[in-house]
Amino acid sequence: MNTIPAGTAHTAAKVVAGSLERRDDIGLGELRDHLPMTRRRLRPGQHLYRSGQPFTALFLVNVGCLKSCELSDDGREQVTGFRMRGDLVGVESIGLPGCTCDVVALDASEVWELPYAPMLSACLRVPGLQARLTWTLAEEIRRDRSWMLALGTLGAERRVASFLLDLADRHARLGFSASHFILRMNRTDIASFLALKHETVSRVLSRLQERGLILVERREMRILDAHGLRDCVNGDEPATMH
Amino acid sequence: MNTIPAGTAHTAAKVVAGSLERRDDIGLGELRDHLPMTRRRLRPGQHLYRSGQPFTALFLVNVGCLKSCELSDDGREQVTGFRMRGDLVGVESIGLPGCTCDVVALDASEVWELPYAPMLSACLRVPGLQARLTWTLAEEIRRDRSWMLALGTLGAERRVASFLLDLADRHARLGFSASHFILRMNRTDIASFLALKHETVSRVLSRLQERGLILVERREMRILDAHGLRDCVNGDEPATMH
DNA sequence: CGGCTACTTGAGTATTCTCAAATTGTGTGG
DNA sequence: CCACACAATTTGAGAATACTCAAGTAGCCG
Repeated sequence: MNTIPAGTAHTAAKVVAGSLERRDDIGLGELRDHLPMTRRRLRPGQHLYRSGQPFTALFLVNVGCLKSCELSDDGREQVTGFRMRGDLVGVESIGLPGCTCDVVALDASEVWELPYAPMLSACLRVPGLQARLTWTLAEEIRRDRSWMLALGTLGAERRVASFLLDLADRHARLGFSASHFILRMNRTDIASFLALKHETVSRVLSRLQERGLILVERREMRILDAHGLRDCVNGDEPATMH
Repeated sequence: MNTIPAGTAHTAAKVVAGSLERRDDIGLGELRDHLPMTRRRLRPGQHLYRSGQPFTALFLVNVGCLKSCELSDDGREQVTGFRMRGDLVGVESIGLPGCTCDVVALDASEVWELPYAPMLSACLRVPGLQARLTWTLAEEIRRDRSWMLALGTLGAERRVASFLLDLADRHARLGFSASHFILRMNRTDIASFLALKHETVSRVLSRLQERGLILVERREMRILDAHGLRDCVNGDEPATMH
């Protein structure tokens, strides 16, 4: 009944490998030949690491989906991103003794652990690796800045539309359908990421559905009119029917 | 009349140099010995670079204050940060052909231009430089994430209070007074950075002043009660007088 | 002294949040 | 397999917050 590719992602392996290696001399996936990499599996809800734990490694997501949550001393909490296959997790803790955020699996997931100290020295031996790591960090900064722009300039509806298009795009890059996928995160996580409340997210999704832009039922999402969603992000009024 | 250290920052040079070099084997300031560095001066309002210009170099701020602005294709604009002495500017464009944002001097400023290609190869020769660069990028990510947390979880008043404390802290690290300084940016820039409107920022500042937490007149800022501001950020109600 | 921009303040509006309730799906134990 | 508890989601109504529009003030520069 459910034709959506599940977490295993076997069919997408080639596409993903291509995108991982397209940029620069070496892909992070090739590190196997230069580093001791261990595989780690996570159940849904399980923490990859918690704030305060010693920082020793980066993680390359192979399968599944994880969220990273920023935490403040006074108990506030904010989802800062969702990580999928090909994403490097843990960069925010580089150079610190301990991790600065929580990372939690939303799905059955699998990551490769890349011990950081060996990785740094490998950068000196392996040509292109250093540039690749630096590029990945810069890319992370660009992603964060891009969301700061969205959160600072868009209202609730446009934020959600933007989020859906981003998800669709990332799914497409991984070789999955951009128009039909399963949301791995609940409404509260989406809301936190978008700096909204879960009720607002729910209402916006209902409204987008009423307009025929999407079809959503719980976690199952269909993008019916990506162009219309893009218009929505750009602030164009939906054409009035008559 | 004005006893605040101005842009020249001569008195703080030693302190700053210390903080620049404290972390890791080499400070970015020592790059002079390994790279062709050229100095560049900027007048207030002048662009260091614009979105779309070819990316060739990073910049180390020596004097003054700059803002970076993220831009979207449809004309939206968001200040993503303010950069002061010791900050590395341009990291968001690493690995791309062109710059992805605008950087504008708010003040008479001076930066050192670090050509990126020579810098990358210097990373292979100069021990510790690579780790230092990576650390700086990670620090940038942490700064962004920290603001994402603030913007996502705090109301207008607490955001502004948080912003003022951050400014005070950065001033202190540079050897300036944490309790008395000049805001280099106008209300609109502060508002954009905090995802608010300038009227809201203005109102909040007035309110904080009424409560005796700050004393503000245009760009001149005095922090009268840093502890009270901290309480404000943490959501504690101000003690009711009777 | 204009003319300008930056800033402040007020009043009414719009959006989002809060609180509450109803619904639905899920997993567990009987 | 069913009953139940529980978590996630949806929806409504009213409240709170921040925004928009507007007016007025104040410093700055030529």
